[in-house]
Amino acid sequence: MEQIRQDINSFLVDAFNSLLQIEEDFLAKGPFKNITVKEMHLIDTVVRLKEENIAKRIARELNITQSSLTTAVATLEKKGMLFRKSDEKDKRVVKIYPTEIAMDVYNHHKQFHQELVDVVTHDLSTSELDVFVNGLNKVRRFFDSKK
Amino acid sequence: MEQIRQDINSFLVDAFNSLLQIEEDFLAKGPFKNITVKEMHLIDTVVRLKEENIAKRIARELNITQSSLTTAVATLEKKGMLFRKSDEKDKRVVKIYPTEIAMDVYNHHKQFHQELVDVVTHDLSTSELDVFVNGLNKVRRFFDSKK
DNA sequence: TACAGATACTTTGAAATTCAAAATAAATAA
DNA sequence: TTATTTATTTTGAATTTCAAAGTATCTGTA
Repeated sequence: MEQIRQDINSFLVDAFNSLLQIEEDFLAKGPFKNITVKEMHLIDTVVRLKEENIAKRIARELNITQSSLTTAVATLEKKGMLFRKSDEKDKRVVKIYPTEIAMDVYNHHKQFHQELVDVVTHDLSTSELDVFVNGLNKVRRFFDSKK
Repeated sequence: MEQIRQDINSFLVDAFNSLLQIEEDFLAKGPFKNITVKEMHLIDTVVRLKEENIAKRIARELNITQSSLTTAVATLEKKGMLFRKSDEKDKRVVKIYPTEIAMDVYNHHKQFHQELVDVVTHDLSTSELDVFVNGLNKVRRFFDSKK
């Protein structure tokens, strides 16, 4: 049992800590070199939120202030990855959209995650996967309860 | 199956992304408020490496340059958390040690991880835990293979 | 309708973090 | 002994982030 506890904890310490680094390397080796991991996560959030691509919502999602988001978006605007458009109904609101290039970047990044999911799902049986996902969801709920 | 893939991926996206934020909150609520998550991880690394607490080694472990480490250690030195001592045998080498206060901080942070491990281990059977840890180790090996 | 306050975002200025390159000091090899 | 390598620190610049102030727009209420 102690070994299992160790394994889980060291996963949380080591693997979590190195994920960002690995994503950075993946980006560095890929075709879109002028993008940092943080910028990648901004693009990812913009794409995933779809119709909810409102500045305030995105900032909350990324746990940064609105002013930080403004500068981050401005940087990606210069790189031709994002553009702004103020909402028709409420002109205070700014919506943020990905360009086609950003969608290419997004899809490339998605591959990384797909590959990762493949590794896990590949040689676990359906019932084993159930157990695994169940465990992950426990971790996630623990996180949510701490928020 | 698609739901399972989704669950695993969204765990990786959401939970991973929010871990740092949650640790930050945990620190903010705790008794050591003048410590950031990055500083916490530096202390954690110094403690865990024990006899290998050599500047160069620590920098590698944290994926930062030596010059960044120098400034980070200087900051925590001012806060009374770490101190340096040059190696007796090789005076170029700097070893980094935690103070007692740093050990208190370390143990407090450790609680967070223990709590997390408890949540997972609490209501899974031994065989279920085997499956879960097996899955985690697959993810970890995938990470290692990408390094 | 008017207008006070709330809301969404941007700008500004400052602090913190990080790194590459140069500098320092010590060890090792030739 | 001297050149080279190694470990760390210093310096200077770039980047990121934020709080506070500023701008524009909307909403509730008299």
